[in-house]
Parts: sequence; structure tokens; C-alpha cells
Amino acid sequence: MKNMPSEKNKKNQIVDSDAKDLYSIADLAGELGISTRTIRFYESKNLLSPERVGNTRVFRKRDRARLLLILRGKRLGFSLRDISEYLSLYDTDETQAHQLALLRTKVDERLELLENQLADLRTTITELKEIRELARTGAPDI
Amino acid sequence: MKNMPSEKNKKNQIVDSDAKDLYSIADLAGELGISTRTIRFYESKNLLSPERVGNTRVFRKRDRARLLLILRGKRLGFSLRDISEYLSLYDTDETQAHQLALLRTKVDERLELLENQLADLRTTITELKEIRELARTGAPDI
DNA sequence: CGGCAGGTTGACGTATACGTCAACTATGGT
DNA sequence: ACCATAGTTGACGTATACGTCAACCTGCCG
Repeated sequence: MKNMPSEKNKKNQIVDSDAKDLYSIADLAGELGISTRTIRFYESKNLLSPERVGNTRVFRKRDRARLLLILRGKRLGFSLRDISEYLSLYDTDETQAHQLALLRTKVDERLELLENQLADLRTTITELKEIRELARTGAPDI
Repeated sequence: MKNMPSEKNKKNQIVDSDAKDLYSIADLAGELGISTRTIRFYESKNLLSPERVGNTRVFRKRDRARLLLILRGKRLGFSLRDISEYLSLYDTDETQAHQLALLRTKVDERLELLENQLADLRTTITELKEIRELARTGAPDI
């Protein structure tokens, strides 16, 4: 992932998120270190549905909280599609029973994938160490 | 007062003010038949204080209600300065006692002014009728 | 390697907002 | 007539938002 323009971040670091209840797209992008372009992209993927005042998006606290969830999900390695499914349950299931079940399923899947990758990586490292040891002791050609 | 561009009104006539709680400057201008320029002018006269989301004004229902009061005051012939004084009391006096007293004072002043103008107009009309009668009967030159 | 999918970003034309500096209109007073 | 005031409006340069159409980057798979 590429770095965002630093002047944009610098411009918005004074945003006091605790006191505000309305945010522009530039406010959120600057605060969270993503581009306005990315926020609009997420909306096009139905991850976000901010209000429009005139033609301009206006975000409420709950939109900001939702965006924070999206970013956290991404950091944990979930796809936007997974996150979207999760959030659509968040939107509709007041008891959150199905939401928790889905979350466990997704987390299990993700853990399994990461553990497989970890095992692969360990295997690769072990094999490389073995090859290095053979090269050092002058053992048979590989 | 000049007419506003009719295409602007036409564009915004579908605004459902009862359901919304946030308005853009163009929303309000279109709905109320004034220009965005005039709304910004009122703000510069401290008659209005809308929120900013980013650099953009966002108006809440109470801002809209306040703007309606301003326009009503103007229709009754009050100056913007009078209206501003009235509204500043509206902002600070929860019991509205001073507000009502000031309103009565302002209305009395306005009525007195209008009644004086009415008396002047009646006098002028009476004098013109007298001159017309003299011209018709051939009485002494004026 | 190439292809694909996911995710992000860029280019760009259009629209609207903004603030500043004036200009215009109407009214009243001298 | 001129001047002052109140109220509105215009011109204009700047900034940012918007949506559309691509392009780019990364990782994975065959």
C-alpha cells in the first residue's frame, strides 16, 4: 500500500473528532490516513452510505465508526467483501447472534490460512538452512 | 428586489423539508426563493451561524427556522439590524420576557412610522383633490 | 511467465462552494 | 441634485467535491 500525501495529513491533524458530529470526506480521509478517493471507492462497494447535503457527502459519527471498523478489518487481513458481509449483518441483526457466529467463522478461516502460511514459511526457512549447511561443509551437489 | 434565477428554483423544488435535518446552502436558497449570495450576506451580518463541514456550510433545521424568521421580519418591514437584535435575544433569553418586550417596542415603532406615512399620504391626496377642484371651477390662480 | 482478482489511485471534465472586492438598487435626508 | 445607508447582487479567482474511465500495483495461481 502506498503512502498518502503527507501535506493532506498535516492539514487535518487538528480535527477534534470527539467534539464533532459531522465530518466532510476530507476530514475523515485526513484523520485516518486514507484518500478521499478510497472513501468514495468504499461507498461504491456499498461498505459506506453517507448522507448527501446537496451533492456533497456528509458523514456522521456512525459513518466514521463504520469506516474505522472497515480499516480494522483490512488490517486483520479480511477482504472488503468479507467486511461488507460482516457489516451488513451488523446493520440488520440487532441481537448480533449471527454476527458473532459469522465473525468466528471468518476468524477461523483467516487463522487457518495464516497458520498454513506460517508452516510453509517455516518449512522454507528450514530447507534454506539445510542447503546453507550443505554448501558450507562441501557436501554433495544439489 | 430583483427576481432570482428561475432555473435555480426549479432545480430545488423537490426538496422535502419535513423529512430532512441537514440542508445545503443551495437547498435553502432554492426552497425559500433567495440567493445563496444573500444567505452568505446574512451570515456576514451575524443573522445566521451555520456549521461548517470542511469549508462548506451545512444548515440544520434550527438554522432553516431562523432563516424563515428573518424573511418574515423583512416582510413586516423591519430592518436587518432590528431583526438581528430581536434574534440575539431569542438566542439568550430562555424565558423570552425581554424578547416579547422588545418585539412590542419594535412593532409600536413600526406602526407609528406607517401611520405617519398614512397620514401624510392622506394629506397629500386631500390637497391634490382641492387643487383639482379649483382648476375645474376656474377659481383664482395658484 | 501471464492472467486474474482485489484494491487503490490517477486523470479529467464538470459543478458548486468559498471569500473578496465592488457595483447596483432603493430609500430617505439635506 | 448629491450623499449616506441598507440591502442585494455580480465578477472573479481559488478550492474542493463529484463521477467516469482507466491505469496501476500486489498477490496468487496455473
